Amino acid sequence: MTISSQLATIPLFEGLTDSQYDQLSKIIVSRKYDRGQTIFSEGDEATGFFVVAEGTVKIFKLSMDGKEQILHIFGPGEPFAEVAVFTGSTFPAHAEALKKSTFFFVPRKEFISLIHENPSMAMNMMASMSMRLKKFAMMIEDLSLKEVPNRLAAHFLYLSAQNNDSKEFQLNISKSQLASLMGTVPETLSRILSRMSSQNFVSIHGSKITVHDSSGLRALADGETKLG
Amino acid sequence: MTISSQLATIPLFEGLTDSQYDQLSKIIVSRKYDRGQTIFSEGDEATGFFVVAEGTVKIFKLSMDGKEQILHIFGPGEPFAEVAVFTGSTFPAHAEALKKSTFFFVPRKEFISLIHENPSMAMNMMASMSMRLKKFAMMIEDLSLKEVPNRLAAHFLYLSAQNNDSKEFQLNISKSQLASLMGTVPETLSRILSRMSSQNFVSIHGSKITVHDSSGLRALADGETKLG
DNA sequence: CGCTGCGTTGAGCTTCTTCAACGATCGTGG
DNA sequence: CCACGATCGTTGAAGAAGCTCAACGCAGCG
Repeated sequence: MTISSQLATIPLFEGLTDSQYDQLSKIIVSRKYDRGQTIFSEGDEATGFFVVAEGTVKIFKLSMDGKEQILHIFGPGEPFAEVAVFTGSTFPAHAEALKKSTFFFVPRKEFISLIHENPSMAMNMMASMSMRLKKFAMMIEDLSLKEVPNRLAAHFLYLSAQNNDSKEFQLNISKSQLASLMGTVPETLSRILSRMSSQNFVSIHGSKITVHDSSGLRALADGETKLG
Repeated sequence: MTISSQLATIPLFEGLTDSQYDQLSKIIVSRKYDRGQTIFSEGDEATGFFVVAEGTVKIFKLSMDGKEQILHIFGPGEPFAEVAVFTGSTFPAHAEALKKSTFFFVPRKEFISLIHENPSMAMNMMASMSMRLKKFAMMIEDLSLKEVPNRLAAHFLYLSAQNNDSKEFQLNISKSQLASLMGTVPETLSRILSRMSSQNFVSIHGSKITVHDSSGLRALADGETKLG
């Protein structure tokens, strides 16, 4: 598969002309990373942004004493670190490959001039940023106003929705990573999972989650009930 | 002062031609609100976004049992609820005037066509959204990885920087509102303020804050120390 | 086979919230 | 201009939620 044909499947680049795809494929660099490899660290000089071609990446913050808070986990087709294109010149968080992955690197300057020539790409970009703002607002709301079990319930419903509303799905990340995504530590997550399964909301076998009481989860997620 | 001349002072609208200002001033509606008045609620139909002309607005989320988390406080020149222009059609949070205020309402459709004709406005918009993404990322980091005293220290340093690095400044919001902005409750904030002042980091007289030990605050904000 | 990373469990502790009471302050209408 | 009520802010005591530390089982992999 050529780079140019892969680009067409990326929402951010929808609506470009063929010649623009060619142009884009000339300025884009493809980079490969192994599982666990750092893509960039907070504060690093940023000369452009990335798009996931294959694999997954986690974007995260670190506290002084090493605890991490995951901000995003991105998969194929999703751009990351675009913020660095528009504000300042350093990356605002850390990025690490969660598995063997390939990312496209898009240099800042070239991208900006492309935007100027193509309003629909600007619109795509703004739509993508808006969705992230919304997601962040939700995370802030959750962290501040909800407790861990409620956040976890919401996350399970989200994952279920991602999987065609299936009652059964796999966690695509380790439980430690899930803990970090929920803004807590592995021990707390483990205890909550066992409470959830002993109360028959879900059952857990390794990384396979089976939802038994989705309306119960919904009530939890909305903060209407508490996990006893 | 005409609307058109006010528009020129708004960063989002920088770089427009005179005729575009005229055009903009024709589609914009000016609205007045009293202190405490609701501008919109989460879930309301959104047909456009706002820019603060005068006064201040708080954007916030509410939990089931009524606790609020403030996401932003915006003053003159700052746009809000632009997210609604690009995703979905409902407001993702609540907005309320903190004092007697005037806001410009910009209808969605007209604004979008203006963007298409003017790439520099798209760039302005993306710059503004990027800054907010960065701010949100910081809030998430703080909520998840830092304790309230550390967040408060960071906020004081931020306010001090806003005031030409003056050691003395006024809180522009009530302490209850500050508590909500810090993701806590008034009681906790009050206790922390008294600890901070008894340890001579700052002194507090009403809403006037005086910083005595800015390097101490810095260490707190960066999570290097704890408030005893 | 042992090592290393992940997950689980227990115990104790810190931080923050909740509930309740009270004092201060502000704005407003009389 | 004062008095009143309402909101805001402070303080105390008790309790909940989540974190830390430590130990241990288990799996995968060299």
